Formats: sequence, structure tokens, C-alpha cells
Amino acid sequence: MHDHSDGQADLAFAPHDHARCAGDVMARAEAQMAAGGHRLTPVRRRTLQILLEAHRALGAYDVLERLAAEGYGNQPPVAYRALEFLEEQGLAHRIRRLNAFAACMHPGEAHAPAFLICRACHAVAEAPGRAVADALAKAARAVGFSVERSTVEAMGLCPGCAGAAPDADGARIAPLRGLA
Amino acid sequence: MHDHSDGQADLAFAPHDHARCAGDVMARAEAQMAAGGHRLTPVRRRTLQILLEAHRALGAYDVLERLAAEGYGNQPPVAYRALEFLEEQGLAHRIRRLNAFAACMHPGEAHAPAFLICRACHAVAEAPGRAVADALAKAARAVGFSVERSTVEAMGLCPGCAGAAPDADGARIAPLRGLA
DNA sequence: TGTAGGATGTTATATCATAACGTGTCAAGG
DNA sequence: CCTTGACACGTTATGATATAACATCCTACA
Repeated sequence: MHDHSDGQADLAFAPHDHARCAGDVMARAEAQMAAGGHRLTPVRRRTLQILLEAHRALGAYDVLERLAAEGYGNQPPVAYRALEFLEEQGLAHRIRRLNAFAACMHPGEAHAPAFLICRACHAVAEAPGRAVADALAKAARAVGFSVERSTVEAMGLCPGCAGAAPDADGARIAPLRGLA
Repeated sequence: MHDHSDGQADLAFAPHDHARCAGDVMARAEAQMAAGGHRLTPVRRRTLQILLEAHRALGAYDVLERLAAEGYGNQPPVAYRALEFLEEQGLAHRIRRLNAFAACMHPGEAHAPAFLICRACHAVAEAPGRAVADALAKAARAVGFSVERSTVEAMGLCPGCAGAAPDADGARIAPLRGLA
């Protein structure tokens, strides 16, 4: 359980050019750091790259394992600190349902993302969540609550798995890919 | 940290009659069990009561402690199983941000609740989340994803704390209560 | 009464996360 | 230069959350 290493769960349901999107994100991250007076240190940079390369949600210990294999520290705080930093900077997101982290695919653009998690193939997609965030803010305002940060995560079936697996729970090992 | 036992965090920001709302919920829970062919066994019933009495989010180990003190099993699975059952039946909700559980205040009514969590006093309120769920479903549908369950949680300041604590992070020990 | 399913209880362990402290690095100010 | 302060990194140790696996018991019902 809590298996973050099975399957090739993609961050987007549609196929696309990994190298390019990762490159874009890294470039924006570098720029954002320079602008904000923060430091994208080796560990932090590598952590972000790891998330981008995996291109799916990774547990902190998965990240740690990769960092350790490359000579960085091999104790949990190393990974947690880097991930926490990236999250604060809006360069990564925490997927609470999975106890995992994923690179943000749209850094810089202010956004309150909604995550779509496929229960069959474990893919995680970052959906535009502004409408959701707006609705949430409105509902909160109605009771006098002011929202600062929000977590929106949906469990369900991605387009690829919906066709083949109407099962009760994640029996598929499954392809993925299929949405246009 | 992970402190679920400090403060008097209420499930609703407005004051109300605990005993009555808890009674209502228990009654509806009983009815729902009878109707659905499920069993509200002693452990399950007591677990629900514990959540209702606490009237705030409790960690599984908090629940376990109370169960154990009353002669039920004192090992984690006892609490987790009861909580899992209650959640499946829509009688309780899991608050992922807090690694905690709270009794559902509106069992029976189909609802995809949104939770409002005050970072100052740790109160948790269950807000009507249909609009939010609708927006989420729509955003998901746009990419071919079908939502089965969703988690919507907002971090922020409740009305009571908003007035007194514009601080960066939960410095307050604070009253609560205040919204009309 | 016997048996099948499900609920409970237990042991043991897995998994996720952070507190606390020491060391190194680097840049600003003396 | 060289000190000092901030911050990142690394480590040890522990805490907190959660589940696997199996034994026991109860209950409904054939």
C-alpha cells in the first residue's frame, strides 16, 4: 500500500513532450528564484528535477532514495525540507491523498490547482481549479471564513481507465493514455 | 505537532446545542443502518458518539484512547476499522490535512462537503460543498476524468480568529465563537 | 448444530514526518 | 582580513499515522 512506485502514472492524461515541459518548468523556476531572492540550491534543484523526471507523484522517501543515490543526504529531513521549500515557492504540490508530492506544471501562474487522481493507474493530473477555488471561497465567505490555501483532490477514473475498468477498486495495471 | 487535543475547536463556527445535534445525528445514523442492512455495532456506535461528543476532528489514536478506556480493544486497527466503516457509510469524514476524522453533521443528505479549517484555533467546519463539487466535476469532465469522491479542504481563519489574529501562523490560543 | 460471514482483538510491522543539534558555507560589516 | 549571523545541509533519534496478517468469537441461518 501507499505504493508510489508501481505503474507509469502520468501527471497529465494526455501524452506530451516530457523533456520540453520539464525544461520549461525548470527555466521558470530558476527565473522565479532569482527574482524572489530565494536560492535554488543543488538539493532543491535536483529534487525538483526528480519530480519532473518521474512525472508523477512521488513519496518523500522515494525522492530521498533518489537523492541519496546521487550522494546527497540520506535522511528524511533532507527530502522533506527540499519538498517543503518547493511547495512554499509554488514549484511543487503536495497530494495529501497519496502522501506524495508532484512538480507544479504551471509555476508562476497564480493558481489553486485541483488534482485528479486515477484510482486504477494512479495517474495524477493537475486541472485548472480556479472555478473550484472561487466556489470554495464563496461558500467560505458565506460563513465568515477566509480561505488562505485550499486542497482540492478528486478520486476517480482517468479517461484511459474508464473504458476498461468499471471495477470497484483498482484492479487494473493498465495502459493510460487515450484522452485527446 | 499533530496536536488534536488542544483547544476547543468546534465543528461549526456558530454556537449551538451540542446534545441536540448529536442526538439528531445518532438517530439518523441508526435509521440509515437499519435501512441499509449494515450493522452499527457497539464499537462503531461508540466511535461515532466519541466523534460527536468531541465535536471536532479527532486523530485515530485519540479515538482509540477513548475506546480503550471503555474496555474496547486498544490496538490501532480497532479505531481505524470503525472510522473507515463510518466514513464508508457517510457518517464520518476524514480530514486529510489534519490526519483526523470528524462526525458528519448531515448524514443521509447526499453531500460532498467542503471543510474549513481555522489555522489559529483548529476549528473545523463542514460547509455546503455542492457548488464546489459541481465546479470540480465540470473541470474534471473537461479532461475526460470522472470523479467518484473528492476531498475539499480550506485552510484559513474562522470569523472569530480573523478579528484578533492576522499573524503568520497559529499564535493564538483564542476564543472562537463569534460568527452570527 | 454446524457452518459461513463478518466483526473484533492481537501481534507485529510498515510508512510518513519532524524535533533537535552539529557542521559548513557564504556574504555583509567591522 | 576575519568575524559574525543567516541559512542550508547532514545526522541521530524519535514521534505519529496506518496497515498486514492472523486468531477468536459471535450471529444468522440452513
